[in-house]
Amino acid sequence: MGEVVEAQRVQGSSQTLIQTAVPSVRVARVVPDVTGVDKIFDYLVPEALAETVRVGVRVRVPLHGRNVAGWVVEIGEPSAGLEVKKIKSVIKVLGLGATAEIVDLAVWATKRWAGRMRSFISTAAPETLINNVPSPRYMPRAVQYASDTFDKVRDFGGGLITVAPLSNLAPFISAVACDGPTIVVMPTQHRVKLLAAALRANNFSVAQWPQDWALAYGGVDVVIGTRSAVWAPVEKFSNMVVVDEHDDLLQEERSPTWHARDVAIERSSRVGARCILLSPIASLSARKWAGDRRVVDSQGQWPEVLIVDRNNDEQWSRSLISSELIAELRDKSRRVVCVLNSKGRARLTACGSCRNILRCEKCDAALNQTDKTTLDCPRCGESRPVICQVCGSSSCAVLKPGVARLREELEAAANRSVFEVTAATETVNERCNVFVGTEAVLHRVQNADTVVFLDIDSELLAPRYRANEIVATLVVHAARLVGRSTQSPRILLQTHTPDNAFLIGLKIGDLTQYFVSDEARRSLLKFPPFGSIAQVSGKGTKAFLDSLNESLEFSAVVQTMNKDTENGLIRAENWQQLSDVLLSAKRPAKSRLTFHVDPPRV
DNA sequence: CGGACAAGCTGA
DNA sequence: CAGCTTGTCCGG
Repeated sequence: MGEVVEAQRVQGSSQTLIQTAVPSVRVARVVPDVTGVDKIFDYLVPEALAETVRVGVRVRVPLHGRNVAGWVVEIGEPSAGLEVKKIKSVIKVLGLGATAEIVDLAVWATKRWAGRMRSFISTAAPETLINNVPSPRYMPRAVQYASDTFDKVRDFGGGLITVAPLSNLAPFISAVACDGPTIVVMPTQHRVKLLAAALRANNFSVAQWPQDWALAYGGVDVVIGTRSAVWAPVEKFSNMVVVDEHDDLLQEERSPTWHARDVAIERSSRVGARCILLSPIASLSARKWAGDRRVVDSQGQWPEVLIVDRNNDEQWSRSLISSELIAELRDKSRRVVCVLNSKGRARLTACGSCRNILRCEKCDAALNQTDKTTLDCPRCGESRPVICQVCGSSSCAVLKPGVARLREELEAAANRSVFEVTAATETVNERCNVFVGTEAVLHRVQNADTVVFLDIDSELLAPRYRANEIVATLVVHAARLVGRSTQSPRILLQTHTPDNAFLIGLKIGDLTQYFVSDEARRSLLKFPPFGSIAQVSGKGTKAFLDSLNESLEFSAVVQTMNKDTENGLIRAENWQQLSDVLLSAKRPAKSRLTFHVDPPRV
């Protein structure tokens, strides 16, 4: 083989017309499925595999003395500067992976989120080896489902639909699926199951992603799954629907921090499909993308939202238990869920006699109180009994209560038993009618009449540029939880800032005013989508940011901020500029940098 | 990632 | 300078 290739090269270099007639060497470019190797390698395609080695398939290739699996991302001529006789051959084709369309999309995503090719392709590829897929299962339908809302958004060629938290999705998705193959992306597996069942009952062929990978690849009416379903390699689709677009579960929190909404928008526009975003409180990114292509769905409604002004109630102003909350608790016919995002008994405790904050003796972090007698350090894990490190007193004052402490207070105020729920709780006692817990309580309790956010400020005023979107996610969850209540469903938001435009918007059921102010604020601060941010972490961060600052080329387009030696921020006008910098700037020796581009929390 | 290889360190 | 450790780079 080597000799033949050599002969071709000699001919090729002689300047004759034969040059164009010489058959070129075909190679498969392969991304190895190996951690830490972020490169693309060339391999010869043996004659016997010429038919089966296609873009997207999983192959076995030799790499550095061992055989590894990888994905073909391109078929082409050998890369420049590579000696043909040194190129090794593909060993075998292992199975299906992505499609050419997905590989292209992955190339875009590696730039958009400064990520690795491998992580995107493995999201699209099956977990087990799959060689055969069933034939397409597009179903003929007796009933044609219709929806005015879909008709409108179809006229727009896709767009944003404002829906009530409780509206039934099945009729709408059925109408969409009548128009052509559809991919549906939702935040949680639970809702995926429910919707999949409803669609099957309407006689659609449905593939649940990623369990039904082969079925999806073969072709069905609806592919439905959580965020990774936007990567489903399907031959054709006419509609891509993102449900609950505001939900932060649609974004991967590890690097690369890709967002299903952005992938859906890009992918749909590449193949000429419609992208349809659904949300009761759409994110700014979605609103900006949609522009005037917006439809308000009229079915379903919001529960009553009440703002409880913690400043008014003097007697209780320091407590989280307001008189409005007590009224809810005392009405024994109501099932009440209380949400507070801090675990344990107390997050911040001071000495009862000398008023010093109780701190860790080793690392000086403020200690959490887990039960009546123990203090734990959230930083180094050290624990000690409740004793002040300054004066030795064992009395303490809770400055910021946690869920465990609150449970006791609520029980006293309600005069009925209160069940505590955190992410670690195994079984929820459904016989109880009052619950208190962290965010997890919204997912774990079946239904309720009232949901109370004891301290919505801790979320709303958190130092995150998307704090409002995270609050939106919580409030929509709460609305669903109280949705089936027959006795006036209600959400209580306890706050010190009752004038907050977002809270008022929720109360009056019209967020227009908030949307205007939010857009103005973010565009002023150049937060996404009006700019792009990367969080940089890992060894060499400081040196990397310093070198960007000093470089003539990059300091003009980015602004860098250093929090400490291993953490920093980079801002740019848009993601294209940011990714240019992240991918092309020289990295310091020995550095191990991680980028979180436009992350959910900064 | 994991092996190869180069540069640095030690002890006789 | 052999023999060992440590660090960096490369893989098609």
